[in-house]
Amino acid sequence: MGTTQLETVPEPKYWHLKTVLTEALDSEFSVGEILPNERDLAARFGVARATLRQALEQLELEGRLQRRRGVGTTVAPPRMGVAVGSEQHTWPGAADDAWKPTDCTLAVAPATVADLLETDRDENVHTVRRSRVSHGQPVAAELIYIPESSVPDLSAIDAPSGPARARALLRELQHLELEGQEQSVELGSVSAEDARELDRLPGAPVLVVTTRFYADARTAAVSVATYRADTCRLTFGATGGVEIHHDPERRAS
Amino acid sequence: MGTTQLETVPEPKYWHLKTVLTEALDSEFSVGEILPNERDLAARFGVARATLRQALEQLELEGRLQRRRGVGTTVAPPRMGVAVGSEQHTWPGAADDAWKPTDCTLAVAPATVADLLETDRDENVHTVRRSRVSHGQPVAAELIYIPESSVPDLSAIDAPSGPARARALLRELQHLELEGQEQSVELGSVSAEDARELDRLPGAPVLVVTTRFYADARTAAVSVATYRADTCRLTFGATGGVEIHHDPERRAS
DNA sequence: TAGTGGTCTAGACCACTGG
DNA sequence: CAGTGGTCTAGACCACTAA
Repeated sequence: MGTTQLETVPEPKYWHLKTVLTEALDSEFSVGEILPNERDLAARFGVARATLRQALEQLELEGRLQRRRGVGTTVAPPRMGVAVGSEQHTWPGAADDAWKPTDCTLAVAPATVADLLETDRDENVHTVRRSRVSHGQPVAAELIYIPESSVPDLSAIDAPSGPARARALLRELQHLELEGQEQSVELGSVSAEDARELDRLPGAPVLVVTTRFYADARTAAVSVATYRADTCRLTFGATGGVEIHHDPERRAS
Repeated sequence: MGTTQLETVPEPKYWHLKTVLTEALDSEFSVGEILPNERDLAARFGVARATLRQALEQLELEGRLQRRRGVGTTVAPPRMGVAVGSEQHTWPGAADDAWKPTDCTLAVAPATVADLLETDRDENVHTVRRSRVSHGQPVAAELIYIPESSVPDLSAIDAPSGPARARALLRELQHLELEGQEQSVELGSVSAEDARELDRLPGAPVLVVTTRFYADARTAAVSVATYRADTCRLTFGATGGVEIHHDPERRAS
């Protein structure tokens, strides 16, 4: 009757808010700029703070915003491209400065990893912990699981743990001939443990990259790497070649 | 004084809830089973519904739960592995039954895509729309952008749009020699348009796979594929070989 | 200490699904 | 139609950061 608008589906407020904010970010804000605080923003748009937050959460998920408790909300830079797969497959730790081994232990792996390794679920495996920094920011935390059978010559190493032993373990891996690797990417949320290392709160979204390394006609190692989903764009293939460089939106005053 | 617990960091309720629910899912529920509704669950745990929902949201993000409005919350099956990159790079549409072309148009591409294609931002490009189904479920929606210069021999095709023309366009692509491709994966939220196709509400998390196809020493096409993050695990490399098959948790009564 | 984002509550109403 | 999840409100308090 009186309605000229069909409005088949009334758009949720937070969704409309997100659209408005996205346009504002593209046109009126530049990278690093701080937004008004949530209470002010909510008042300005005439919504409850929780509703405003729902919009901000989505924008953070999309890598447009960065929020830090006690500080504020800032406009995020475009996601950085991070190479995780290359044409010429290599073992972790091979002349690869992006990663820094931090520690290693000998313990039972999670059941899912044990299945990939085709080892018994209660069998001890070496676990190397590494972290990756890019552009001065921590971007990933990784655990590499290596069955004892993959590195038989470990007698010369004394230290039971620590970065030195971690490096030695990875060095041992290089002796095996890598026959292939297989990777998968899925969405996850960061564990309390990795959260500190990635400088995020527990539960933040991450991209989990699982890599299976083949050598000697079996699975010689498995790596589970956890990348910050807000700041990273994982790149595969054609490393060294031309880089995909996104430019999410060119306008910026 | 009276406190024996140090409790350096009081764990948020929703985080603890998530842990409890995860354990319950592993031990007391089987795939497909429906959970009690949110109001009952919240009451049972003595928290507000919003808090309970925060935990459920995370579990859905991790692919453990599936929620449908008007129906209920069910235990999700393990994520399915979906191949998105292969050793032998091929053009889209090559003897590849996983995708179904649905439509195509000739229009200007988004600025970010135009940059990848190295075309002018106001230049018209062919846009082919495809959707991918796996195990009876829609898993991805894709847009393939093809500059007119990549498919010069399109005179024989009559239809200005529709699946037939889409297939013809992809067929034309096969004539070019593919020199390489480059992919990236990042987190996004599903557009209102793709949401219908993927059977999710707008804003649901998705994995966005951007592929750049090289031929003739330039970028001959760009594809932007949107995969459901809740149900998919993207696999790269070694297709046809042994499959990584996750088994998130073996126990199930 | 003042100000920020993060958590939490106890309601309310809406949109959708199925019988 | 009853029951489900999705949206929204108007508060409150907490944890953290920086001045």
